[in-house]
Amino acid sequence: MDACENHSHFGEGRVTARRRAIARAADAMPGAFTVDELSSAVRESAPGTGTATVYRAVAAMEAAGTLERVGARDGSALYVRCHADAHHHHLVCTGCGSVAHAECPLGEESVRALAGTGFTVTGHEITLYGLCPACATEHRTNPPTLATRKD
Amino acid sequence: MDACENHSHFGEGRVTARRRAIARAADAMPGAFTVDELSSAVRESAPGTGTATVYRAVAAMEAAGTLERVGARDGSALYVRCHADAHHHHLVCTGCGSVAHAECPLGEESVRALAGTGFTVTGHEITLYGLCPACATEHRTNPPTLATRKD
DNA sequence: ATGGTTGCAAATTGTTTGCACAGTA
DNA sequence: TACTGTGCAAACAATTTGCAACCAT
Repeated sequence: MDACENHSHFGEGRVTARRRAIARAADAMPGAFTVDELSSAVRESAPGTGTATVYRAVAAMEAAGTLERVGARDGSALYVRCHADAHHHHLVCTGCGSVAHAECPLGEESVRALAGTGFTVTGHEITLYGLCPACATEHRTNPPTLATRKD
Repeated sequence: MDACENHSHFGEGRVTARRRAIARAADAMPGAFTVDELSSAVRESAPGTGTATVYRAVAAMEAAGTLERVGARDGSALYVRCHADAHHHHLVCTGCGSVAHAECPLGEESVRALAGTGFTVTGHEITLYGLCPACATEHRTNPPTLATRKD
């Protein structure tokens, strides 16, 4: 329920009912999700939405920085809803698949240590895996089906 | 030319001429490569090698820890030849696609900083992007076609 | 001899695209 | 009105799989 119900999710693109439904479904996703999962979610509130449309919307949202691709599960790409602004990374719970944002764990010294390789590091990609507070307590009550695969 | 020309690359699996050719081609790859690229390379020394075989061999090598998947380029998975033993990460040159190994840049303090999220971090995945010494010098002589995409 | 490996072709499947139509700005 | 979004179906491409022959062990 951010005040950004208008233009934010898709950047330039137009705002249609479909897209609004897709944006809302993406916001409601508990953790990382595949396009197919998002499609299913969308169809609950907006039946008849075509898969291609969701793919196109996801592409638009990714371009707008509203969505970020975080690896893949099985054969399909995984996305997480996130804010474009700050530099951050993702913490994926291997128990339930929920995703949390994490500050960049790379300190200055860390980066400096890499200088020894001769490479000029221009960017990096980090995904952390672990157990969220809830899952850490239950500790293997539910089978870890989500977001465990890398890619 | 390691002394591990025998069982190492494929773990359990049997050692056949094809597999030996594939293993050698993988070792000869300069950086990250797709299965298709590896297939082409293999066919130069072992013509007639089927694509499916290469896919199967790659799967076996990945399982054996001989190969590691590092993201994807376009629609296909990228792999790098690497040693299973030590914990390390990859530095991908966005200029030429070559890959170097890098020590884990996550210091103790870095990890500790993440504790604030409540998550119990059990693992992580890091890929660094940058320019290798050669490309850093040339600096945009050749178009950056390789390994720039995440996934 | 036994069981994993290989090629080929067919089958899957995630994702993209063409096109005609609808809806937004 | 002009242009973008949408559905549907066809097109694509990477990867997988079935099967019969083959080859390490």
